[in-house]
Amino acid sequence: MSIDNHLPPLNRQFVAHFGEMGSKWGINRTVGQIYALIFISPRALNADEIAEALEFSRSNVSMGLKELQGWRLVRLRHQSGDRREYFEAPADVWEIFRVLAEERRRREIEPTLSMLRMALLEEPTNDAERHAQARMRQMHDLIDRLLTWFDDVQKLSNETAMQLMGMGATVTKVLEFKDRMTGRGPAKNTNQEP
Amino acid sequence: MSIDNHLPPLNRQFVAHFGEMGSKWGINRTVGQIYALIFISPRALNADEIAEALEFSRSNVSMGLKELQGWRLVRLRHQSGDRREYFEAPADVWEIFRVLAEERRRREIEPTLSMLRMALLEEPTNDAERHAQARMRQMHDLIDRLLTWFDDVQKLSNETAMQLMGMGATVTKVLEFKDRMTGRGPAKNTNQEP
DNA sequence: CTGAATTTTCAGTAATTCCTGAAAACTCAT
DNA sequence: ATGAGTTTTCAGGAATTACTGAAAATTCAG
Repeated sequence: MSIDNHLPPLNRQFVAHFGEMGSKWGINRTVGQIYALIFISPRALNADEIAEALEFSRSNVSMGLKELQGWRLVRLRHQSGDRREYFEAPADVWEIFRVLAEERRRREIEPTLSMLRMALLEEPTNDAERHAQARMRQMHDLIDRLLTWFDDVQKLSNETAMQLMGMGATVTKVLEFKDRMTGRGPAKNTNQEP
Repeated sequence: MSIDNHLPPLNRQFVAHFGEMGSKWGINRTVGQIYALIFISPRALNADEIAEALEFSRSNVSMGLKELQGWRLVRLRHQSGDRREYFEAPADVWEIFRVLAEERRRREIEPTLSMLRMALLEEPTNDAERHAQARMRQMHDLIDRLLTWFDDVQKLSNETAMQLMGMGATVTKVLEFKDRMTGRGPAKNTNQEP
């Protein structure tokens, strides 16, 4: 049971931690461990290696890898001369973060934003609905602003990293970004309850 | 079963959505619904009102409120002349976001950061450990930088919101922040694998 | 103090989620 | 085409998490 003894202590500890945190992250224990194992591995791993290292059933590993692919956290790679599928995590941790943020946004934020947009189109029929709608508008505008802001930061980060522009343009962008973040920018809807 | 019919449709829909999203957010269905109900309510609610509106058992509501208090998402308020405890959500959605971000950081990020720090102090004894440690260092530095960055944004936001300084100081801060964000700043440890 | 009002605890059950082994499906070299 | 190698599916059981009612604990007015 638990982590296999072929893994050296340091690796074992890391994998175990990801297992424990798994539930808090919204993935389950085994998926967390599979990801951790792949993340610290110096080379791509196949499902059998993972199943053996973690002592999970082969089918559990298969499902876990499916989920990690759904999250775009592991990528499939074929080794020449081997029919098995090998999995690896991107080497660049910033890319990992970016993908994770995108996926969380898509799964955990966008649905709520859609629901709020729908609800804001309704005509309230009494005070309870009127107040509820006002609160929903506040929530909607906050989320909307945070998403825009995050987009800007990402864009800014990319541009800067690419070192493609002079400082002047950057300062302008940074300040636009700051305005939007602090609520002075062209937000879509800031009506308050009447 | 499900949501009570006293709630108007708009409110009902919002509460139901939070219930469904609950699992994705790392809280459970009933806790999500309780929070949603409190969030859109024009006044503080007591546990009995919540239990009746959502048709949960009184004890379930009690546990849910306990959890929401643990997250600092609802605050307790006493109405004069009433012994019961009333709960409300802050009116300012930015404050809600701030608290949520803090709590998630404390619960979902800090433990991993500690684990990584510990692991980085160990002396690797073979190549597998050496490579694992290098990956952990990348992850540690990324998280560390993101946290610093988030702190800066928050500080910046507060300062700006308070409108306490002239533009010059802000630009300086924004640029320092940008440098840190994009990795040119005094980050704590950026060693790569030898 | 007393006891009514209120909240909390907790053991038991219900519901959900996770994991496995066996079988089916797929893939590709021959 | 065949079949060995590999991955996926899925029904059932195991484990975990959520929810309830009853009882205990707490609070406070009188």
